[in-house]
Amino acid sequence: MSGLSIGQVAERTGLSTHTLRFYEREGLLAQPVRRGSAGHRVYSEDDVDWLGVCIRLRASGMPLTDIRRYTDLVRAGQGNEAERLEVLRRHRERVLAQMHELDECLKLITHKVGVYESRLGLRDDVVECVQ
Amino acid sequence: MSGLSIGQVAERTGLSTHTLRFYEREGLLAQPVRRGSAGHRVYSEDDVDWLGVCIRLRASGMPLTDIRRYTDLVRAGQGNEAERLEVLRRHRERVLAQMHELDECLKLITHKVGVYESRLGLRDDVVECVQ
DNA sequence: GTAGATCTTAGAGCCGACTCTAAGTCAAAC
DNA sequence: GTTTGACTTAGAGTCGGCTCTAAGATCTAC
Repeated sequence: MSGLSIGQVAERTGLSTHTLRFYEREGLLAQPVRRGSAGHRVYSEDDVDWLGVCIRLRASGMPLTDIRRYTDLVRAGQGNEAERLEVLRRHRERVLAQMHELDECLKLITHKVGVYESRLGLRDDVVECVQ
Repeated sequence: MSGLSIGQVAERTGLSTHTLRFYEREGLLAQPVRRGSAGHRVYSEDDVDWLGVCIRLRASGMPLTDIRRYTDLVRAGQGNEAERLEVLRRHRERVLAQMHELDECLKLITHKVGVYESRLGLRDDVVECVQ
């Protein structure tokens, strides 16, 4: 129905128009974007939804090549569900590993924050720390 | 005591010797690395510990410039604890935001994994999904 | 009908973080 | 005493992911 211009989609997604065109060139869109009167891109709600998925995948560290691979599978249609599942599972593992790493980092930082708060008298308890 | 060669430190930290020299040039080391007989780097345990911190900070997405800034503060010695605290707190916020983002992503992926497992008959319950 | 905004393309440029190359030094092993 | 291999330097190259430029077409409002 609606039909959004690239500018509107940029607004909604937070991606720049440059990046939207770039993602399209990179084959990240599940369907080819419709074109309007003057060859201008006309995005559907589905396009925007799909971009939302891509943005989430990117934000969680999936490289563009992997997103393209997944997109290709989706575009190819039924019959490759096992492959899609494989891609998703692999990424889920990476995300979990990343979360674990972040958790470790958070511990370290929180410890150091505590140390400096103590040193600055922002805390009552005093902890010792190497650095 | 010990005194490790760049190769040994590479082995221990998982960083390449190239990267170790690069980090040093970038000012990421709290103390200047000692040099041995032929001008070869001789790392102390403290150096390796500090590198460990840098690696954690990098792994959690802190840019090298920020790590350098923090390192500069540490190297400058006492008196700038408030600034160090500020750097750490800011990074902690970023890490928390990142964890939240990863969590959202994980939900999405887990949902999709569930969908494909259903489609492939790896599950009993069937869920519907747009893509 | 013209000014200004928004779009089109192909392709160049940029940035962060490495990663590698080339040319050379040095110590230890054979 | 020469080969091997780990080291040294400065600086160039690579890669992913944008980000921007230039030149031009088109729509919208006045």
